[in-house]
Amino acid sequence: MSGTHTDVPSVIAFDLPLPVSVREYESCALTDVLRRVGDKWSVLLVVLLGRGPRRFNELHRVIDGISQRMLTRTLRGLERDGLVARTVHPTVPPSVEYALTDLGAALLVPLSAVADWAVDHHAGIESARDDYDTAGGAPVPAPPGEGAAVPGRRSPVPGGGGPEGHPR
Amino acid sequence: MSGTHTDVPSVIAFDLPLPVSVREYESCALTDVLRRVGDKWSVLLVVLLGRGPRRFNELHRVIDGISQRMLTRTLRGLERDGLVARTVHPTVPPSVEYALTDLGAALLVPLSAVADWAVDHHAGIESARDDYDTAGGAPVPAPPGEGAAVPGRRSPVPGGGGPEGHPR
DNA sequence: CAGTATCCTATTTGATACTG
DNA sequence: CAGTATCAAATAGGATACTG
Repeated sequence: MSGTHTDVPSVIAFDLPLPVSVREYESCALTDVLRRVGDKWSVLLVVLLGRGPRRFNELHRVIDGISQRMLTRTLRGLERDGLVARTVHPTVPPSVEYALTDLGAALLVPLSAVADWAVDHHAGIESARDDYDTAGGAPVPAPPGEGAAVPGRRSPVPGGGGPEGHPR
Repeated sequence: MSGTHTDVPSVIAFDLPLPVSVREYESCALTDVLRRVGDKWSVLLVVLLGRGPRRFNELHRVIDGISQRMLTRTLRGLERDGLVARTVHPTVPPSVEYALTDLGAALLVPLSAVADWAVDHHAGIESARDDYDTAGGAPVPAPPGEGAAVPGRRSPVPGGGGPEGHPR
């Protein structure tokens, strides 16, 4: 474990004012982008459209798990934020094409950084999860029935240097 | 608007298999990381802890808008995923210190890429939003009462090249 | 084809009160 | 101090049926 703070060359590192008010936090650019992209389908659509324009049902077919409702809603959200362009071709029946805008295509770049990090460290995350879960994730709220219910839990801290009074 | 796909040097660009099944999508590393980080408080905590270890109430004070419940839950989630380490000092009253692990500190790097992109393009997103909203965001579902209700909407496509039958 | 409309469930977040 | 427990509200997401 490090514990010591790393120097990150970014907007993130410099002096973010403390305390952080909810107002500024919610109007923060990073927060906003992460929430845009943190929903269930947006990134997948951006990545897919990164390979070229697609029509509505083409996306619907190719994604499989998505509902029509969510496909529409997600595309609308991306369109609203200027990441995707929607073009209606006046044929009958209508044909609607979705494509990334320049803004949307640009988003693929930082997204790629996250993606690369994710594949590199996903195993670490999953094993951390397993450790946490098997070592006793739940606070053991008195399991009903038999005894001996997961004795050890989080940070036993055996070195009992008795009470010294608390700092500050 | 581009429309033509960009070449992104990443895990994202190469052949993601189509159609995408829900299973593989939900077990995807990128998806997983984005959902971890796409919630309301995780990133803020990671960034804050990037500046050094903090105690529970220290974080609570400094964040302001967060409830005790969400602070606990978010920290637990980060701890479970191995991004944050929790250390209990056996004093009385107890003192608990949270710090980024190496994994958590490493996350700051790709996060910075997103943050930088976000501040660079946030204005573009917001103006796109404004355009979309003022140009008529809602489908105008027959506004009750007076007439002349927001005439123009999305992509009028005036060049009416009549029906040509649909492709494919 | 490309949606809308409606209904319903699950998850997330917050507010409040209590505790070792 | 550092939580947990409980309740309530908001939001996200899905299933299904209908439409220009």
